Amino acid sequence: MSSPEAAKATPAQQAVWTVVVGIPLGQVMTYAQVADRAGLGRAARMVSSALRKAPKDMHLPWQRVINSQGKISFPKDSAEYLRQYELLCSEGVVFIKGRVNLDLYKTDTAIDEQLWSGFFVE
DNA sequence: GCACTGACTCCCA
DNA sequence: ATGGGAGCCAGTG
Repeated sequence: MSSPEAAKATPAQQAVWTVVVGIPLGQVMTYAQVADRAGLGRAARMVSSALRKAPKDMHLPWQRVINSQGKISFPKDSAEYLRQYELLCSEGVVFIKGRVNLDLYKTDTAIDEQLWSGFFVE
């Protein structure tokens, strides 16, 4: 985040960007997962807002963020939908009837969290 | 400080 | 499966 735009961003937005940048190639995260991991609780909408405002030179893998239904949050006939779909396909993400199997594509970090929570039972 | 908005979610008919 | 409605939390004017 070296661009002037990024410097003006709020902590919440920067947190979102940090999380999104960390999504491994070929995997996806839901808005809710990103929000939670960014310390925003249920502010899933913040994630979309942050992605929209992210400067282009940041090379943010925004396409790896989809909604909780495993679908792209754009109208299926929009240019943005197609763009995101193409990008994900090129990364190896498989769509079945317009949806991604979230059980298969949840990120490694998400899996780590599950394992760790298992070791440190509260 | 208030009201409105949203690339969201959850729940229920 | 699917559409509608209320809830949520920050950002923005």
